[in-house]
Amino acid sequence: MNKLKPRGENAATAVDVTDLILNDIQTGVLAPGSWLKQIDLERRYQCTRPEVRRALDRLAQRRLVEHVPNRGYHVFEPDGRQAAEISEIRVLLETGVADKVVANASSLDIQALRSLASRFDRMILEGTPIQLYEANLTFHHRLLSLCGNEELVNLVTEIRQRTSSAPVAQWKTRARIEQSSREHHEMIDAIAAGDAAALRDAITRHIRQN
Amino acid sequence: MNKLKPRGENAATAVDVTDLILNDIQTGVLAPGSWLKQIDLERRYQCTRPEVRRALDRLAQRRLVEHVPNRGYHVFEPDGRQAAEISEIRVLLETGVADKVVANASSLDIQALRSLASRFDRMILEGTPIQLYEANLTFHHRLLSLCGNEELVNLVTEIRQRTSSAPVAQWKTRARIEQSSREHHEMIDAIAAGDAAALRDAITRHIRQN
DNA sequence: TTATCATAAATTGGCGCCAATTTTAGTACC
DNA sequence: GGTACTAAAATTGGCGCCAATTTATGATAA
Repeated sequence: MNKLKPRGENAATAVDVTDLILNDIQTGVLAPGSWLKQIDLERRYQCTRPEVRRALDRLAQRRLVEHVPNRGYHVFEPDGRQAAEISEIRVLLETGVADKVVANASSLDIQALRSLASRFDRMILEGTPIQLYEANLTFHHRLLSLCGNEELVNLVTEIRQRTSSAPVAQWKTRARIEQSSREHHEMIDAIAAGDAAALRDAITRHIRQN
Repeated sequence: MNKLKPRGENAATAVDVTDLILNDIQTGVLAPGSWLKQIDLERRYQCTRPEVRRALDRLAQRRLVEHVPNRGYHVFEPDGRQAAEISEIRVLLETGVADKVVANASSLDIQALRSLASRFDRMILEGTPIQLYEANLTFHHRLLSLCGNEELVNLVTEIRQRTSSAPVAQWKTRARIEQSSREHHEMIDAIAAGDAAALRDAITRHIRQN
C-alpha cells in the first residue's frame, strides 16, 4: 500500500499559487495597476477559487496588491514617496551591517561573490531580463548573508519586493545596468580591502539610484 | 429604505478577527506555544470558521503563529537568537533616523513626547500592565514618527510585534520598568538638546536590554 | 443625438458541508 | 502490568454554491 503523498507532496507540486502570482508581478507579466480577476487567475494557474483568494489576501498583506472591497484586487503601484522611503530603509539596514559583512567575509566568500557578480555581467549580454534580475538578487542575497543576521536578510528580501512593482524593468538603460555591475565589483573590492566605509558608500549609491 | 451598512459597516463592527487574536497574543491571554483550535476561536470571537482561518493564515504570514499542516496553528515562541536579531534590526532602524528625528522635532513635538512619557510613568503606578504596554507603544510611535519616513514607522511597528510573544510580560522587574521610564526622558532630553549622538545611545540601550 | 435610468451580466465574497488526517480511547495480546 | 493494534472521535482543510455588490448594456425620453 504505497502512499502517493508521503507528507508534503512532491516538491514540484508544493509551490504555492501565491509564489506564482508574485513571480508574475515581479517579472512584469502582471502589470502595475492592472486588476487581478479571480476567474482569470483561477484558469491561468489551474487552481481553485479559494486558493486564488488566499493568495490574493496574502499578497495584499504584503502590500504587493491592493484590495478594494467589492471591487477586487489590483497590482500595487508605489508612489514616488513610498519608493524613496523604502530605499532609505534598505540603505539603513544594508549599510548598518557593512562592518559585520566585512568582518565575517572569508576569502572563500569573496571568491563566491566575484563569481556571482560575473554571472550578473554575463547575463547582461546573454541572459533574459528575468535571468539578469535573478542573478542580481542572488548576488545581493549572498552578500548580505555575510552579516550573520538571518532575520535581517529575510526582512530585506521582503521589502525589496515592495520597492518597485515590476523590478525587472527597474534598469531603464544599458548604462544604468553597467553602472550596477561596476558597483557590485566595487562592493567586493571594499570587502576584500576590509574597508567598511567604502562598502557603505557603494551600497548607498547602489540603492539610491535604482 | 435606509441602508444599514452605508459602505464599510460602522467602525465598531469593522475590526477584524485578526486584530482580536493578535491583541490576545500580545496581552498574553493566548500563551506562547499554546494551540489555537479553530472551534475555540470561532466561539470565543463569535465568528465563522472561514474568518478564523483567514485570521490564522494572516498571523502565520506575519510569523506570530506557526502553522503545522494537518495539526493546526500555535502561538509562535521566538528563540533567543531570533529575538536578538530582531532587536538589532530595530537598533539599526531607530538609531539610523535619530538625526532626522532631532532635526524635525518642534518644541510642540517635544512637549507632546514629555506628556506621553509622563503618561507611561503614571501607568506604572495606576495602570494595568496592558495600559502600560500601550502607553509605551504610543510614546515610541510618536517619537519615531518624527523621522518623516512613514514606511519605516510602519515597518518598525510590525517587527516590534515579532520581538516577544507576550510583550506585556517583557518588563520582568519593577526596576526594569523604571529604567525604561528614565530612558524615555533621556531620549526627550537628547532631542531637546539637539544631540543626535546621545539620542542614538539612549535608543540603543533601551532596545538592547529589553 | 445625448443623458439618464432600468435591467441584465459578471464579479466578488461569505458560508456550510464533507473528505482527509490526526489524536484519543479502548481492547486484546504478549 | 505494559505494549501494540484497532476503532472511534475530533480537528483540520478543501471545495462549491449562492447572495450581495458592482459594472456593462440597452432602451427610453428630453
